[in-house]
Amino acid sequence: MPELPDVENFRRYLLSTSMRKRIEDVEVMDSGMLKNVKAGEFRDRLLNHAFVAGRRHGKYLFAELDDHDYLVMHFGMTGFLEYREDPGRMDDHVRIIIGFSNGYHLGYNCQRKLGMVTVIDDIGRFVGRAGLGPDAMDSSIGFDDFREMFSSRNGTIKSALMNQSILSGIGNVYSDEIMFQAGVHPRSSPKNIDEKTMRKLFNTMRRVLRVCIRNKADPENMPRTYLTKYRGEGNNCPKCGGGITKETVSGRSSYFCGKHQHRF
DNA sequence: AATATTGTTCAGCA
DNA sequence: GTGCTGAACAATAT
Repeated sequence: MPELPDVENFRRYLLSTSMRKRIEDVEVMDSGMLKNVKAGEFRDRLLNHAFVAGRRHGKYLFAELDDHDYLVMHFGMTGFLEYREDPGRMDDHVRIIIGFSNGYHLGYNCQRKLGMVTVIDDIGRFVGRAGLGPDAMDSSIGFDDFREMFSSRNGTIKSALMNQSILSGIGNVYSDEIMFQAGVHPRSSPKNIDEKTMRKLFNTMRRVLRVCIRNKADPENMPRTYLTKYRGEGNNCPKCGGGITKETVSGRSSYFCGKHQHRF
């Protein structure tokens, strides 16, 4: 479930492990993970270069190379990064291994193969072509922008929050957490949510993402009052003691508290 | 053995 | 074209 907070932690992991080391080997075990680039070209554009920075937009991670190309990674539902000395000890589902001059290796792991990897030379153009809205943590997005983006939407507030072309980075798990903390029912219609509640939703979105990044996006480390710890039917709401309900909302299983999450 | 899971893409529809 | 819904995709656990 790598969403914004998870990918932000991958970015920090990348920065703390893989900067400024010459890439001397690129092994693509599954070329099906590559999008819009053949394995040969992919290798050529990485070999003998080094990563110099890491950026993120929504759920996409960009590892900047010293010639200003970018390695792009999306993690699907089950992807993660792994930095090890011995590539033979990588997880079973490692799909691409990048070997550095210090003898260490960075593995792109993707069990269910729903992620993708490519190389680009312009992040803005990539984001535009992918149809992504601004990053959900973009500090230049204020409440007025948020209200404008959301309040005229049809469908449910949950599907709007998960819509990457409006704001990018929020998926199933964190949309549930944001609505849980803001006291908004996932089936609420954005058009019916009053100004005060929209403001609460906006502030809560920022706070939840920030807190989850700080807690390494690990459910075990989340605060006591976070839903993420109690995703499961029949559990009690850590805020009000109500029952946690599971329903399919906009095609995803959604967990929420029917007692304190108001339906607008 | 059938079902649920997760994010993105794409077909279909208004 | 726009906005939305829901199926499909891969691989696994239950």
